[in-house]
Amino acid sequence: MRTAKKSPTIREVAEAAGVSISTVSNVLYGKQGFYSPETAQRVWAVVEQLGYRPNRLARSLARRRTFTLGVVAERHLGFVSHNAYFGLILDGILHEATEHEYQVKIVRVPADNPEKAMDYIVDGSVDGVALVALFADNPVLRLMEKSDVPTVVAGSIPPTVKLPCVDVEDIAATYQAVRWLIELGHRRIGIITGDMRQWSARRREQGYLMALREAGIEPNPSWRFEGDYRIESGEVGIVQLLRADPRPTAVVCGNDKMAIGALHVLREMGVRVPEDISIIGFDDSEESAFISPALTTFRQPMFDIGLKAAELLLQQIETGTRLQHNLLLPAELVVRQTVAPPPPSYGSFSSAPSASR
Amino acid sequence: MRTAKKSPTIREVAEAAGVSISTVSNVLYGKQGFYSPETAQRVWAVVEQLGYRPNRLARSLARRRTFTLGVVAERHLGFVSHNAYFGLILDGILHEATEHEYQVKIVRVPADNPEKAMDYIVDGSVDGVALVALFADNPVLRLMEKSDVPTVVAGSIPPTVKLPCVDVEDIAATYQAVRWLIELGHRRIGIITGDMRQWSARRREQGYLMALREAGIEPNPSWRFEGDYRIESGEVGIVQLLRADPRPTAVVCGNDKMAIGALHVLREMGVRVPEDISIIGFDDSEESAFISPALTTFRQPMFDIGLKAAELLLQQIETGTRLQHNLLLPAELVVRQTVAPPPPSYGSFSSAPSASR
DNA sequence: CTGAAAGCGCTTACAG
DNA sequence: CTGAAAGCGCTTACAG
Repeated sequence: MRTAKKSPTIREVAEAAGVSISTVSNVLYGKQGFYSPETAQRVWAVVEQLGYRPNRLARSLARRRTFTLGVVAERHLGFVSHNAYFGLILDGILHEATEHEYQVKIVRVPADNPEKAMDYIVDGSVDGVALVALFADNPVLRLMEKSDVPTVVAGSIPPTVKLPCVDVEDIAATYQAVRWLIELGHRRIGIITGDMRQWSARRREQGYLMALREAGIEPNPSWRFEGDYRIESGEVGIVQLLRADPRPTAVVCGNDKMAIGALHVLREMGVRVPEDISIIGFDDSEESAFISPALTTFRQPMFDIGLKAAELLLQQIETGTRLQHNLLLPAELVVRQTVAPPPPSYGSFSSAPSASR
Repeated sequence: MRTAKKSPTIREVAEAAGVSISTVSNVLYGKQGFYSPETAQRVWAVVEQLGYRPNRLARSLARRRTFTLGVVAERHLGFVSHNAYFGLILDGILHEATEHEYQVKIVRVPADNPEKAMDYIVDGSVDGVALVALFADNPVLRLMEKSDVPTVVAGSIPPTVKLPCVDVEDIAATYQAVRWLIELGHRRIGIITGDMRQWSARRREQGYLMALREAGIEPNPSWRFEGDYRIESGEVGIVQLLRADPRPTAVVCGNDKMAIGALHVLREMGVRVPEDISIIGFDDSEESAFISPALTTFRQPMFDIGLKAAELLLQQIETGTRLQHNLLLPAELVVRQTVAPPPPSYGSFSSAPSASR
């Protein structure tokens, strides 16, 4: 057994100060006009002397308010370290929460039992919940949609889920990227997509397709590889794309990891970047600046996403309303060394013959 | 006001099942022999039907046990993203905590008011606390030492603080690194230290000094630069070290960021690595593998540090005892491309003339 | 096997 | 301005 000397309760403070519990409570939280200056003086002195700190649990229980935010994430990911972005989102949330004197509790969703997560959310221990970077099909999304616990999503979300969300405008980003490539003269533009279970991967492809179609370029199935956001899938993906005939002169990657995998393979194979082929990543990860050639990519405002998500959540908690709008923050193109016009041999205006089918 | 339909209480479950509150509580937590099978059946059915979830606050208050761990970190750091390690430590803690059905609350310490952090720790809301990556002089260390809340430190700690801690064995690491350099023939070995407010920086220098002294090499003040763990200080540091005459043939850096800064400058100045000068980092950060030449560095078992720290903490909480031992986990040397024997011109056995003073 | 009662440490009308 | 009392939603001896 722990032999911790029990910390003093409000009751002991009241006794020592010779006042009632109610009065102690009142002076502690400064209800104006509920006590005389002398009483306040006395109470504070005792508080100081006893080192009294109110029990947060009791307080929360009585007030039905915890001033705690829940951050919910998939369990099977190394939550924070797996993806540099989680850390940034979390930091954004922490920042905003701390600013408003809220605390943050982390809840991990077991992959096999999403219901269980609810036991940690709908248990009175948080005033609201931020869902961060869940897969598009995570059941918790639906569960929270039905629940009456204030919720916000930081990151991608299926458009059918009616929950306020803060995300990066990635459709616009890849759209812009592809338009730029087209302006440079590229017509054969390939894509290595991310994990299609994540909505972000789908949307990035969507932007890519939009730009292509708008330019009257038919997407070629043999220039598309479905990756999973990991470095290996970038390696495998680029090998496959290079087998296409004709091969793409530029490839948009769903994230930096895959772009870096592609770059590795390209170097080994002696394909020059950007002279022979252009590569665009997505993330502006730390290493993207350090590899050579340095990767052209998109910087996502992840910290701000966390910040805004927390802001939206706090707003819902404090007004008691359910917000419905989605907030999209722009990604910023970081131009480095992996994009150039297509090699002359591929003549920029020859139409792209459809490969398979 | 939120119009949330109140979630059912244990009381409503009891009424609906036609039993007492005590009985509901007993079946919920499976006290053997405290209820008949039929009663249990009935209670569970009602629980299911009403979607009852026990209120965690009330439960914790009554049991004086929260099954929550506090993770305490400095506020002014971008806690998670500032340093890739925090994320890994946090993941380790999360993993172990989740494994034991504990939750994790994050508490940030305001730089200007460490006492305030205590309001979030000694408030009955956590069963124990993990202090992660605090500066060596952070007052919270002392406050927790005095408090009777179970505590563990993940990361460096001043030796005078009597708190169990889990850390990387960095003395041994830099000692080993320098011994290796000496074996390769280096005699002029410089150092760019980390932020000396962090104990890790001091210890890494300590290992460096040990190896030097053991080999009978007098450390040369002009081969030492006190950095702050940031990339810029690596840049400034290497410039200064190169001004020394004679200049070092190898430099040990307190972390990868500074090593990378040094590498940048070296490339600009046309000093070849490792032919002209050897560089060793510390961290095995993501980018260390991608820069060229790829950085030789140390991999730290940060995830395991978090894991072990949580383990130690849980152990203290559950046995009610205060542990006292320090756990040091080994760092692993990752040999890449930035270390080689010294350039021949510097003849490995000429004694190093002391520079200044 | 079951339930009434006290208690966890606070807050909040309400009466004075 | 102050305090007695009810209540927040649970757990835990204890008596039956």
